[in-house]
Amino acid sequence: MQIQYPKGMQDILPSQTGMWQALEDICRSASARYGYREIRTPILEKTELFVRGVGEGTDIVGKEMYSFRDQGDEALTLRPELTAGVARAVLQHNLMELSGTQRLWYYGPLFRHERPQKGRYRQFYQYGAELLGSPYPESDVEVIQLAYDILRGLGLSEFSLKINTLGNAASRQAYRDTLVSFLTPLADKLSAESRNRLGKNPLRILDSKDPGDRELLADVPRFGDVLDEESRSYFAAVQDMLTALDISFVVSDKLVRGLDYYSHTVFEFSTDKLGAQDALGGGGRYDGLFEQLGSKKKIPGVGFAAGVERLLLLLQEEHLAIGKEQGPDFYLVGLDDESRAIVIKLARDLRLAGKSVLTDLQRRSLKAQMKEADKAQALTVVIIGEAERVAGIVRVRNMATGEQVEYSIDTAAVQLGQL
RNA sequence: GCGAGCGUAGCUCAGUUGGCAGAGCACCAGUUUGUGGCAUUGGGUGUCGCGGGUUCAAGCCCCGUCGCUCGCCCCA
Repeated sequence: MQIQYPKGMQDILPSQTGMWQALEDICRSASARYGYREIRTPILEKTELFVRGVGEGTDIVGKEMYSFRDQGDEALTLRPELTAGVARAVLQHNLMELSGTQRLWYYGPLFRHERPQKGRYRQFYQYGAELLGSPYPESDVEVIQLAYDILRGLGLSEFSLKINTLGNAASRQAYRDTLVSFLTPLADKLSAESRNRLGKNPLRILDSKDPGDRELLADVPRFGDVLDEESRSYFAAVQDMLTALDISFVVSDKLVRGLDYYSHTVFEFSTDKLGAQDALGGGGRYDGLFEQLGSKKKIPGVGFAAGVERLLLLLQEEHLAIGKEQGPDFYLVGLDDESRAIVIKLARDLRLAGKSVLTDLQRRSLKAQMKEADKAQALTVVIIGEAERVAGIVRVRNMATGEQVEYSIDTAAVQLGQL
């Protein structure tokens, strides 16, 4: 059997890279408009970073990481998400000493060992942004707005924004306790999965799709009931600003998000066009992350990440094309050895003048080369054969109109360079 | 980790009760002695995923195996 890529990986072929690059460009320029700067961190990090940063109780750390020990017996992991690595880099280089606010964006591949399916890969790409240093709701809104701009910038419309609050640390702990004492007596009725979560990550039980669980959860205490005043007004401020910016959203108290480090605002952009994997991107505030990573200072942060493959899938679903391929400026046809020598020089001159030039390398017939030029969508074809050499000219054909003119062979490079 | 479906040409797929491996698109060459698209003629480019079994005969039936896809779970 032919060697194939590992399960859940994929090749991005030349016919698709235009689309990928266009998406990257849109992310880049949106980031720049908001004053975010790119950060690149290693694809490989110490395993401990994710265990501490993402949380041991999470599925990501519990069962999805590509972890191994290298030749020096160091425990390493292919990054399953990017926020932890960015936070690590910020601490390692004391970036917060440079400025009270850091606006960062990133783009790159992540790895999670899950069963692949539509919109879910073991190596997948995320664009994301992190806003560090501000504890105020306007920063949550800035990040949501950036994400929203990118989705709209791509031309997407078939998505919705869900938001929720997890409250401040005190509220979250209080709710966690309330939830655990409510659910513990019911433990033997819960699904195995949820029972397991009761000790490790009880908030995620709210998310359960198990019908039995859903019934038990019908009269679970509401998060809103235990939110303190600070948490309440914080969330209200976020909603007010989103409304003022005409960004529509729905509040969903089932939105909990998988990672340990979130607090206050969490949000998710989702679509109903992609089947089971409906989350396009999401994020939230994570005021506790840096302390979990050993920072002595409190560094508040808010961030989001979007799944590139899912955005591209949705673009196709909505029949939106980005990054269309463009043909070369010129296709140079040479019909015999001497003509081909002229073609090689002319191609060089045109390329030096900044033109894109394609030539035939199969020594094929005029007709075959014309077909090739047409397929490549060349704007102009230049033909040189024995007859042209004898006459001291080249034939220049406009492929859109079919018009054909003659240039002197000596001035052709200059004249063509001006087209 | 669990469940279901599918593997036949470069792509999308058809292939009857087991009887010479097919279509469309793509590709190549010609019709046009040196001119693309349109039209037309010709060309099959194949380890029927792989290994075994049944049979005179297997793409088709049986067993195993690998791969892919979709769903559960979880997430982007």
